[in-house]
Parts: sequence; C-alpha cells; structure tokens
Amino acid sequence: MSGRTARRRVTMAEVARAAGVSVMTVSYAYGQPGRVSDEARARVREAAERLGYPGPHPGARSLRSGRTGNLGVVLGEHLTYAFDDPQATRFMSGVAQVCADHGMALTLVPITGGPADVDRVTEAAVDAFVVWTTADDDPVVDAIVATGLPAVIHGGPRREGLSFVAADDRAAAVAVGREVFAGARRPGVLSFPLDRARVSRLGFGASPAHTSGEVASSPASAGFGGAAPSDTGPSPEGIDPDASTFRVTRQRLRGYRDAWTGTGGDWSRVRVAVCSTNSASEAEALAAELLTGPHACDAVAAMGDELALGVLRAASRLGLTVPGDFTLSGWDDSAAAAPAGLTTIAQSLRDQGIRCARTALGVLAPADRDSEVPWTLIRRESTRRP
Amino acid sequence: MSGRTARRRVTMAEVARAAGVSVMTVSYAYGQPGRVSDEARARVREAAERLGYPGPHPGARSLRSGRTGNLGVVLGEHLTYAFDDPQATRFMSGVAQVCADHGMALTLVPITGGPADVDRVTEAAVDAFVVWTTADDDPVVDAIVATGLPAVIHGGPRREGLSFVAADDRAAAVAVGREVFAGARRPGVLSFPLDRARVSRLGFGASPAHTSGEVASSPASAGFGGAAPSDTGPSPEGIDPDASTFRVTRQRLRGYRDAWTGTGGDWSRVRVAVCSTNSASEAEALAAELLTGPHACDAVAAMGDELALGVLRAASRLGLTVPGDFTLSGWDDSAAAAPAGLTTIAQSLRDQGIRCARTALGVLAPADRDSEVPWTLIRRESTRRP
DNA sequence: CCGCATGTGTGTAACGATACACAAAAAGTC
DNA sequence: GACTTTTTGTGTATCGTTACACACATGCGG
Repeated sequence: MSGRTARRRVTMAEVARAAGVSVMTVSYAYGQPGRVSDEARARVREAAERLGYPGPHPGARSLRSGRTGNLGVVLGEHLTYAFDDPQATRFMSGVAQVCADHGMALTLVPITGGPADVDRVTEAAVDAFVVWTTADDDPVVDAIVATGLPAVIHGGPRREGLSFVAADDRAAAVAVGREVFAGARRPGVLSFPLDRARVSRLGFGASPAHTSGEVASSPASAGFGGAAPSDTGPSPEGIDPDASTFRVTRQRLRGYRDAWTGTGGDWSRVRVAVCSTNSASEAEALAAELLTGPHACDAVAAMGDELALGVLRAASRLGLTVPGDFTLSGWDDSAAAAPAGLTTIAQSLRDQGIRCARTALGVLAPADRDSEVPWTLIRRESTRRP
Repeated sequence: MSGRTARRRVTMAEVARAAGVSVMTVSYAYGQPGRVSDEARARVREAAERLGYPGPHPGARSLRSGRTGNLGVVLGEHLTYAFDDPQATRFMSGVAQVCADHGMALTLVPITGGPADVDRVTEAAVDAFVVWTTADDDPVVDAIVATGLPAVIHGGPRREGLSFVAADDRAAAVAVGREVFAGARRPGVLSFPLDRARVSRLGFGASPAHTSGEVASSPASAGFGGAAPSDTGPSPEGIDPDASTFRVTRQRLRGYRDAWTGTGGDWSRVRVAVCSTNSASEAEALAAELLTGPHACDAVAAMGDELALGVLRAASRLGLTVPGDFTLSGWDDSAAAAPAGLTTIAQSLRDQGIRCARTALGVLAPADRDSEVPWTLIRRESTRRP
C-alpha cells in the first residue's frame, strides 16, 4: 500500500527558483556557505527543506569539481580481511581516524582475488588510494598507478608513482631471528604465503640458482582459494626467500636467514613451513609438523603473532613447553602476545595507517613521504632459553 | 625532477576516435562488454591502453546512470568504531562479504559526533545505506531517510522508510537476567550509554512519572566527547529504562527489569551503572563501585562481553571470585567469553551484517525485510551460583 | 572624491559519461 | 526466398552540478 513512489530527484534549479535566487547561490550555499549572505543561505535552506531537496548530487558534483570526498583503500586480500584480520583492522583504524579528521568518507574497494578486481579499482570514485601490502605481480597495483591518483602503499611492492611506507622488515627479522635462534640447533620458520598462489607447504631453506635482486618473478595466476593441496611439480622442498613475491614475506625470510647464517648456520637446514593464510588454526597444523619427527625444531620464528599462537596451541597439544622444549617468536605485538609471554616485533600499525592516509591526502609534508617506520624488539619469556 | 605532470584526463571520445569506433561503442565496451563484438572490444581496449585512458569517470557515470556501485555504512559512533569495536567489526565483516559478492564498494561515512555528520551523509555517493544502531533523536537518521535511498538499520531506531533488523533484545535480556539474577539479593546492571550525551553515572533503577511508550524524548545535544563529568541537575540516581534513547539499551534495561521484578524484586533497589563507552577499562572502574560498599552487588548483568570482562578484572583486583562472590553475565558471546566461562547471549553479528547488506541491496525477498534475528542464551560458569 | 579591497549575486559553459531510439547486418525459421 | 529475430554499431540529448568571469554594492584610507 505505502509503496515508495519513485520520486524524481529535485534539482538545484528548482530550489533556486523557489528561493528566488540564482542557481549559483544555491550551489554556494551548500559548497561554500561563507560565500553567500546569511539571509540568502537561510532562504535556500528553507526552500530546499520545503521541496525535499536532498543536497547536491554527489556524482554531478564530482564530475564538475573533480573531487569525490572519498579515500579509497585497497587490500591485497579479500574485502572481509579489513575486518577479520587483527593487524589489518588496526591499520584501518588509523586510516579511519584520518578520514574522520578530514571529513572524508572511507571507501573499501571490493577485492575478491578474481579478475574483476582491476575493474573495481578503475571504477572507484576516490581522490586517493591507500594500499595494503600485496604481491609484486598483482595487477591491481598497476590499475592503481594507471588512475594517476595519489596513492600510498603499505608494505610493498615499491612502484614508481606510489609512495611507500613500511618498517625495515629485514632488519627487524634479523633482530628477532637472532633472539629466537640463539642457542638453537634445529631452527624453523613459520612463514606467510610466498606468492599469490598462496600454497601452504613444508620444506627447507634454499638459495636460487643465480642470485637475484629485489624483485622476483612468478607465474601470475589464481585467486585466493586456489591453493592446490599437493604440488606434484619439481621438488617443493627448497624455499628461497628471494623467490617470494610478497615484499614483506621476502624481507622477513631474508632477515631470518641472515640471522641464522650470521652465526655460521646453514640456511638449507632450516625447516620452513608456509601458511596459506594468516590464521592460528592452519599454523597449528603446520606447527605440529615442525615440532615432531627426527628434525623437530627447537626454535620457531613465526611471521605473525596469530601464527605463533597457533604454534603454542600445537605445543600444548603435543605436551611441549615454551621455552623449555623450543623457543618461539611472533610479530606485531598483538593483544594476546603479552599474556602469552611471546617475544615479538612491535610496530604501531595504527600509526602507519595514519601516516599512509595523511600522505595520500597530501596533508603530510613531502619530506615525510617514502618513509620507514619504527619497530622494536620485545623480549619475553618465549625466547628465554633455560 | 620527475614531478608528476598534471596530465589531463583522457576522455572516452578520444579513445573512440583512436579506435575508429563511436563513443557509444567505447561506453558499451566498458559497461556492457557483451553488447559489443569481441573485435570491437579488443580495438577499444588497445586504444585505451595506448592513450592511458583510465576507464569511465565514476562521477560522470553515476550522474548519468544513477548508480554508484557503493554501499554506504553509517555508524552511530565515531568512524574508527568500525574497526575498534569487536562487535561492530563482526557486523562489518558480514557487510563486507555481501559487498564483495556483488562487486560493490563499501563506503564508510565519516561520523564524528559533530554537526557536520548530517552533511557527510547527504554528500555520500552511495546506492543504499546500512546503519548501525544509534539514538532515536540522531539527526543523521533523518538525513538518511531524506536521501530517499534504500536503507536498513540494525538495532534501532525504527523509522518509517527504513528497514529494520534486530534481535528481540528485551526477551533476550529477560532470559539472561533471570539466569544471572537467580538467587541474588542485591542485583546490579552495567549498561551502555542511555542517550547521545553518553554520560557515565551510577544510580538505582527508577520508573518514569507517567508510563511511556516505545519512544522517549531527550534533549538532543552534544557529540561523543561531551560527557559532562558531573551532572548537577536533579537527582542523578533514578535510571529509567524507558528514558533511554538508544533502542538496544532501552530494551535490554527493560528486559533486565522484567527479569528482576518478575520474581517479586523491586527495580528501584537494583544498582545501575552506566558506561559512556563500550570499553573494558571504564567498566572496570564502574564495577569497582558496584562490587564494594554496603550495597555490594551479588549479581551483575552487563550489556556487553567487553563490559563483563572489565567486571572480571575489577573482581580479580578486589579479590572477589565469580560465581563465588557474585554472578555475572555478558552479551554477544565474543571470543573471550568462552575461555572466561561467561554466561552470555549469543547472536551472529556477522549474519546480521549480511542480512542488512542484502536487504539494502535489494537481493533479499521483501518478505525477509523488517526481520527479527535469532539469539541464544549460553549458560556458563559465571552464573552457576554455588 | 578617487582608488582599491572586500562581499555578494548572477549567467554561461563545460565536466564525461550513458539511456534511448534507431539502423544495418547477420542469423535463424518455415 | 520472405520473414522474423538477434547481434552490433551509431547519433543525440541530456544527467545536475561547479568553475569562471563578471557586475555591482559597500567600506575605507588618503
């Protein structure tokens, strides 16, 4: 009965006529209230109210003015990750803070891991982008650059035309690696995915045939779900840090390697388990592998606190204690790290979100662009080898 | 040196000319790829690539087509709340899931508690709104209705023109209230804010002079920070459920009251502490008041698990045990509830987010609109009175 | 009383795309 | 082969606003 009548949009011109002023006066009354007299503004508001004018059409405004009032955020993960992953959430909180401060809306571009992602970026009505770390070969990054809008990327990849914000992951990994590997004989690493294929696997450290630079290539493929459970290709055992296309993962692996080889250790004897996601449950399953058998690790460096917590769960199921049976480190100093006595790398992802957003919006001095952010090693029980 | 040249935007007409086709063909190539031949589409893509055409201008597209590809989300809290509050985050995850499924971007409207919030809503370039519970007198709700766009509100207030999704908070509060108050002699309630002023206070249950209906009025005022620390007005002691302008808070207070008075108890002897925010630390401070002194509570019903966890912290500081010294209940069955043995109301905020978003986007059958969502009482140790 | 800054109102010309209607060619259909 | 249907390409006319340039009035110092 009360079916909503598809009421035609009231236009600015109609408001102008009703208020007895010009269209421009109405426009100014909304866009630059100081530009018109109090009286005219009141007349306009009154007429708008009476006619049910909902305010300037955002699309028309953005077409004409070139501004949208939106800050775009692109995650190199499924859209829900922004709310599901604790670290991403802290980062986003910082971004949101800046948006609120500047009256900008925050637009999350829907990334699903499919080929349409590029179109979603292209279609995004935003004034600038903040990008959460993704793979070097992610076509979404190219799409962002192609828009020509200001963009800041957190974690990587580095790219001409993108401001870059990240901690020195390699140095931090060396620091925490030294801590967790000290006195160890059979070290292990629990890693984030190596590339966009996101296959979980188990192996040992390996070096490339030829040394390589910063960037490594990989078969661009697949979305998020496509992790083939068993790779029947060539020996899946050798895990080469330089081959990872995620800059953060690559740098942390390199740092762990440096830490171990720096004390005379052999990288090819380090067990490396790769998770397909940043989840405690998967980490728990992989940790069970690392912690059992003839090569059971007596030190595990995990790339994230979530993963480390999974390791702790596996340990308690196996009747192992930390640091009695093995040492353990995490990363990010999440809320659960302190109660668990977990040695970790602390960095304020919230501050980094703030810095990224400010840079994207151009409110940060140019000198502050392309900046490295601080980190701290936090020593706790989990690396206090008896 | 490599200063970014402010390159003029390439237009569709230029691409059309370069590709040797009409403008409409280019438009179709982007908007309805099936509408043009493979060959024409390839020519267009090639020309676009060559000219650096970033794809159709989103503003122009939205002006002409009337669609934006954005789902708007409005929180009755500061924007950062979407990422800081665990419950809001779960809800948002559901919303994000639906957005991803439909290729819609998710736009968070920047709410700060200031007078500009209304403008931010009006300016939002979205196709529909999802609204997270707010106060009955929040002008933002009127602004949303005024846009005429489809909108779904979660938790309240109910409003003509808004679809409504919520659990039966009152019935759930009765259920959990009976559980936590069973055998109690000095019950207490730890409540969310009563109205937009968000003042924290301590008092006893009170009834209004005249009975009132669903809606209560209150002085529309203030933003989030404006909590006057001490209210020197008329007796701040009487806390009347019907006077709360937050529907969720109101219904839960009523339910707690019903649970207590239903067993012959006197509502005016129930201690009520009101938090200004949903945070464990503030709850901890207020709980210390509830749990000490001659009227120390032997049962506390908290409106959220966060608040209940604060109560537990206060208890452990005071050397009190649960349920030995007092019973306790929370709400929402958050991750920490089970380990803490906390009796609580479980409801899937993620599912509710999904339902809200689907309804807003019009993909849910009309019959499913205006729906109540399920809840469950989860009994745990915290109400097992010895 | 001039010169100049400031405040306020107006008209015109885009901004860059898509809805719509139509035409021509290609493909079935009996 | 005449007919209908589908596929594909093309103009034209807006969509609703704001940038810009200009006009006029007012205020103020000299």
